[in-house]
Amino acid sequence: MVTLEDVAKQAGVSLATASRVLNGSTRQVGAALRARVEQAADELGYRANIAAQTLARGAGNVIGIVVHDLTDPYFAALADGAMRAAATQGLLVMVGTTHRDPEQEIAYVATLSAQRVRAVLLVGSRVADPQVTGRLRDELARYRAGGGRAACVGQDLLGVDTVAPANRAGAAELARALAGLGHTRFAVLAGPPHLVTAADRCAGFAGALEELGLPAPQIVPGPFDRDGGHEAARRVDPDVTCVFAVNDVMAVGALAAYREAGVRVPEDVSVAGFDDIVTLRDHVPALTTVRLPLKDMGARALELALAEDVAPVVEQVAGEVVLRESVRRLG
Amino acid sequence: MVTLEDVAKQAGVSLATASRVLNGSTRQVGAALRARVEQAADELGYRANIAAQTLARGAGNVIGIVVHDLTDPYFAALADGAMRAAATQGLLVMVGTTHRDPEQEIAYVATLSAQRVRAVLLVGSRVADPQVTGRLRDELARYRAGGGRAACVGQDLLGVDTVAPANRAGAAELARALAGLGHTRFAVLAGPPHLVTAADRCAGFAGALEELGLPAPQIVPGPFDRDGGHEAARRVDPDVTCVFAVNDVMAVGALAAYREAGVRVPEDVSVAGFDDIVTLRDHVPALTTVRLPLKDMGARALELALAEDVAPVVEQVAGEVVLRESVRRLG
DNA sequence: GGCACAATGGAAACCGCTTTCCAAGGGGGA
DNA sequence: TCCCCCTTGGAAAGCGGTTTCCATTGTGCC
Repeated sequence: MVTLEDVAKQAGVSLATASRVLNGSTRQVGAALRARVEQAADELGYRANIAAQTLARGAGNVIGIVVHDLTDPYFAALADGAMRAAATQGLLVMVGTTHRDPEQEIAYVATLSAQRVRAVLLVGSRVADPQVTGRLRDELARYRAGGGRAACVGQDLLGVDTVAPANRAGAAELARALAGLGHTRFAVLAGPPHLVTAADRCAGFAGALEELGLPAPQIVPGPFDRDGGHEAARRVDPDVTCVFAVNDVMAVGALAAYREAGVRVPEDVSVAGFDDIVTLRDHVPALTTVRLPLKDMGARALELALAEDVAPVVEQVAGEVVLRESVRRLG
Repeated sequence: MVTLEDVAKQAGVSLATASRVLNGSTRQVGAALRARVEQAADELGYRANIAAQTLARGAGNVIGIVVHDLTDPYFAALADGAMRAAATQGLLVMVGTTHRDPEQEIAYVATLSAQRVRAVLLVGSRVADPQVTGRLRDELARYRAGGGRAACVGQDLLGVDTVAPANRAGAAELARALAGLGHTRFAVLAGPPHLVTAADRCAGFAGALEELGLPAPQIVPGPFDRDGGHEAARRVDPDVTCVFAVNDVMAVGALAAYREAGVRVPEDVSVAGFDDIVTLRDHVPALTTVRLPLKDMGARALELALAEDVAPVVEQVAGEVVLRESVRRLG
């Protein structure tokens, strides 16, 4: 590959001058030389070696994003938001998918840290295991000690800037809205108990029901994805009139399960989700959910990560209950 | 950040030895020193600086993948397939989204090339503009001249390894299948005319109809995304009995448009798509489509890119027509 | 016991670029 | 006209690793 030295030689200038012309610098270079360098670079098809630049400058122009599952619209939206924000700053994005394995998440932080990325974004729920979280914290701390920046979308458990959706509050508000429709027998497709997001939403929902003096909902655990919702829906008690899936993809799975079983939604059972992923608009019946501004959250997380803050800032993001056809008024 | 030199000092060995212990080498290091180095690295929390490694080794462990839109399930599936394949090889992935701007695609190739990524994957349709394609080819050629590898999912227009879905053949077969159901008046939600994938599918479909002696379909151009399908569906002539959207997300948009307009699918109009994106299973009515093994294609493209081939290899991928409820037999 | 050779450790060159530090040239003010 | 300061170009020292090339030591064999 053609190097800066080749360009400098061809232009008959020093390495320093070539560097100043081509790769940005505070220093001025005379018009004549500048033109010669640019022409030489063009003729030779020079492309700066970013690895070398990164090494010399001590900081690169790439950021890392770690998500659980890129094919899940929730993560896709978050990642897209972050990537758009990154693009406006001239940053490249390295994406890692953990496929929901917390160990993978730690490994990615280590790898991204080794890459000396400018910032890493951890997108997605934490797990309840303090041991795992501890190791992740350690890895992050080491990375940040070396000047790295980090932010997280999810729970404020890592000691870094965090965009934290109000999972409990959102779920509670949803519960009140559904109860307001006359429902009393609920089930929660609760996801995995150790997933903090899932647990929070479940707890928020159940807590609100309790405050209203309603019976405790049936808790149906399962995976946090579409198939998890599909499968969990089939374990719901027959007397339940309203099912809350702790995220939209699970709710979509549940809708499918009901459709297959010939159970009508919302006539026979009401269904609600959480997140308001964009693809919901194409599902029938339209799904009641709690809207989260996913793209903005992703973008915001990147901003936070890049900002020069002293102490980690935690930003709460409220969810907004959106009632749609998948729930009906009872009685 | 702690450097290899710190580790070497702490362990009381040379830089060379430390490097050999920690970052892999053909050379053996005695057990005693090896242990000392490992302990030192562990105590200090050493993480190799990949930028430096990349520079010294002349090749990094990152691949680049450029997609049009990561929130589109089609690209998400392809990217996920490629990322899984990359992970098994210990490669990291840098993702760029062009948001369907061909210039962005060229820019990303330049940037990734500057990053000295091991390989770049261009995922998604080419555009018909020979000028743009030419510039992209140039950029790719330069990258490959420097030892970079490249592959493409889409049309074989770039002179690189290509995984090429059989768009024309798939669409043609779909047309025959639909005609076999008794339809004669077709419309094609054709996407943008300059998008080769869209144009090929459209041409394949229309060509098959012509061979069957059926009237030419109504061609309705528009954007290649869900909203494009939604909008295009409303411009379809009333006498059309069967609508082919050149990709699934457009078909999903069309289904939504019909639902909103009170047009029943398939009773009033049949609808078919292309790709068989995984999310289809949750739409009603279930969409007839042409199945493409998206994840495999992504993985395969990565393999091709990494393989040591002399001449670019082009691999055709056949599509399989999948008839589902969204189409009905006529008469 | 002596020698060739394999195994192992270290010094130093190098990867490609940035940036400090100098040197030299040029312009403006006194 | 002289001096000082501001510009501009270049030499060279890193950035943090890898790897070649030696030097040294230990081993097997005659």
